[in-house]
Amino acid sequence: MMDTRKELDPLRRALRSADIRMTQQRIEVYLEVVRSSGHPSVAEIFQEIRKKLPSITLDTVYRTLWKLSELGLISPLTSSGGGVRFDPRIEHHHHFTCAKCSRTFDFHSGALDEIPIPRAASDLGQVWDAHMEVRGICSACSKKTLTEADHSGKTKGEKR
Amino acid sequence: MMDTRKELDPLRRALRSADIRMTQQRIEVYLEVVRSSGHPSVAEIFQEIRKKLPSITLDTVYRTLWKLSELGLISPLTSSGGGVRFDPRIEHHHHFTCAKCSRTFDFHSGALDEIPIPRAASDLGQVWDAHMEVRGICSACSKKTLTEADHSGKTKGEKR
DNA sequence: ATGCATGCAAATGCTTTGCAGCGTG
DNA sequence: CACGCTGCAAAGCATTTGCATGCAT
Repeated sequence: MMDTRKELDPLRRALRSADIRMTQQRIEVYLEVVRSSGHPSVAEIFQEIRKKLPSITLDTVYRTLWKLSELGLISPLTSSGGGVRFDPRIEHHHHFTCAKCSRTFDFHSGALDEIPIPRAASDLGQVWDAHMEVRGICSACSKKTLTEADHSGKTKGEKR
Repeated sequence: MMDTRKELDPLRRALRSADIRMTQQRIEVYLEVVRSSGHPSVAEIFQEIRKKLPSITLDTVYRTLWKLSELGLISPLTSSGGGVRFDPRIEHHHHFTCAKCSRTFDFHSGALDEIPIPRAASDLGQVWDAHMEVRGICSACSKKTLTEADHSGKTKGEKR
């Protein structure tokens, strides 16, 4: 079963150089994450792929996701909040993570993309990529806190 | 029970401004993470605190860690690899995470520390802090791969 | 006093693992 | 044709939740 879509070239290259087989499942998992706009959870990826490949199981999805991560094709997202999420890693982008609701938003910055990798980092190993990770409180949570303060006079946390 | 150690000032300030009580448990969890050198797991934190406060339970440690995260005193680490880990967030430092063994190493860089937060990020919410996240293969894993290649002619993965 | 926070214990998910059969290279 | 990969099912942990009691304010 030979899939020749150009879209699969990065996957093909990575699998070949690691001497790993190219299966239908790996193709679909790869496409699902790479095409995704947000940061899909494992369950979301699983459900979506099932439409194309009904026989696939959750454990295969996990195995595949970690494998693709090891190969550098995708990357697990900054944690917290019920289960891993994955990032397509298609192009340079950075993250803003809310300390209250723990959602992660992407943002772009030409200035950041130009920054060279510090020597201190490359001394630790072979560098594949780098991005900035910003923490704070997202707009939605800021508003919510203010609103609650109006009602009760107190600041309350969210569900996590 | 009033603890007046200066070391606790940041905790005291944060709890007070959020109108949250200062308990023995919160003090110990805070100290344990802030004093830690590496990136302690929840289990490690728990076991350590038990020495000082034998009655504490794991669920309290979890609740406390998330609370301290919401307050910005500590932060959950970039995911992957059996359970959350926490970072003291004491001073500016950056992360190198290995895609194979998923360990995270700290590094410092004056150049990176001086970079201003991009507008694109501050537009998303209130920014507390930022750091660079580098991904790649750590030296140990690089060597391991080479060694295995010598023996078998193949590249093999690690446990995760 | 007045609730918020903790302990306790059980429930809930998320993630992994062992194995036999299937499909890729 | 051999061996890696998947599907299946069950085990293993990490993390959370409901409640009654204790403690900080």
